[in-house]
Amino acid sequence: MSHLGQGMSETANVEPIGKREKTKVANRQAILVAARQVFAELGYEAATVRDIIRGTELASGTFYNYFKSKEEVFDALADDGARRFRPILRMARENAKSFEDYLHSAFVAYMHFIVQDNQLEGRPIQERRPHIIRMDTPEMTAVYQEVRQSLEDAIAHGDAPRVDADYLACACIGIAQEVGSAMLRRSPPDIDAAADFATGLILKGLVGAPRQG
Amino acid sequence: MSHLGQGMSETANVEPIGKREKTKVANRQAILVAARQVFAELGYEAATVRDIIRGTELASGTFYNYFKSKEEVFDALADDGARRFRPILRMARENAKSFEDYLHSAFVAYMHFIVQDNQLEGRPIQERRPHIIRMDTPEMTAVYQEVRQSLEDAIAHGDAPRVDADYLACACIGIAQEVGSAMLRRSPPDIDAAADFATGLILKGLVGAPRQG
DNA sequence: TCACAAAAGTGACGAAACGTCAATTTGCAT
DNA sequence: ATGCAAATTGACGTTTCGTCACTTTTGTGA
Repeated sequence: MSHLGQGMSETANVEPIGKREKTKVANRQAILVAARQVFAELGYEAATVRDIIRGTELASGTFYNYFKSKEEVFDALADDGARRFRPILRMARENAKSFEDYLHSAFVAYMHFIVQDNQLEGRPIQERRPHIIRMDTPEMTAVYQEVRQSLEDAIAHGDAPRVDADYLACACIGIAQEVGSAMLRRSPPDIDAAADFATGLILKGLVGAPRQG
Repeated sequence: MSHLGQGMSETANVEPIGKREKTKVANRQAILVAARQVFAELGYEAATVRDIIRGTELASGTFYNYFKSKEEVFDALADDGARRFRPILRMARENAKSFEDYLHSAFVAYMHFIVQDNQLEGRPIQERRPHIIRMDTPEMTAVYQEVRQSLEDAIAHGDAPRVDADYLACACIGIAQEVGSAMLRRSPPDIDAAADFATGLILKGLVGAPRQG
């Protein structure tokens, strides 16, 4: 591998990645970006594969080299979201000083994440389609597993009572999603307030949730 | 109205409802039933309007007299579900002896409801599509309002601390949905265990949730 | 009872979107 | 440079869509 590119006259191949793969990821990304835009503008149902591909430099046939359908594109978008969120969640876990701290920072991280994610959409942020599609992509399952593992660890360490970790993980996720959505509907969204509420509710229930209606 | 049908030879028009309206609701219902079946068998994405109408005695054009698209059919299915659930929830509220009782019976009612609802689908219950689509139909919003109202009442009566009722309602709904889904994945689904978990979590947080991993 | 108007159903048709594929272009290695 | 494999392209046949002129059904009042 020491003589790579030695006889070439004008190739500037310093990177370990070939152009082949580079355009491949670029095209995939272009499709995902265009799709996010189109879904935001037309709504998922009304959007067509052609609408998406029109948002790129690619030809219609090329779409099918990357995705089977617009459904698969949507899944990929969600999956990417989860993939971006996972390391954030992991950091929250590793940096946490206590169980309460972990919970709170995880909720803050999630709330922060969805606020950012919803800001970058096309203009009509508020007139979002009423449909919220949630699904189980590999990365989303991984997020669930990570949450559950953290909770099981906390239980094992005696930081939390011996409750059903599966149900508890689901409850945390459900609270994050629903309270998160409610937070987004308010302006401005108060990340800390939402995270405080969720953390207090999990830790002490109604008694522990922040006051003020 | 005392001489209704007096001169007729073979009409048995005792009902106050005309045939017009009767076939109308029957057709609508037929479409919904067929749609539920088709969505379960093919998945929402793969299903076409023609697939749905093929499950009825109606012609393709007739579909559009009732719904604008398959999306609208899906919404109607969800809306009907919420409409069926609402009186159940109301009864839980009216019969409740205490706030704890209300919460618990509401969770039981929800868990019971989704177990029933998911039993009546076509054969492939387990191989359900990974997509779970949730949306805000009028009836669903009404359910949310009802939950929130109950919680606000409880707060006003001093049965619950003065927390953010909107967030609390969302949290309850999120927990119900996610823990409910997790319950459905288990066999057999234990309605009481799931409801106990949710109730305990809301009331006292982790401390109040039932033990046993 | 009958005729007639309004309402609902029907299915064929043009338009739109889909997914494929043979031809072409691009990237990589010899 | 040259050849091969991989990727792109867009035209094409297919499928689904949504409409609409026409038929059938229902309600009504003479």
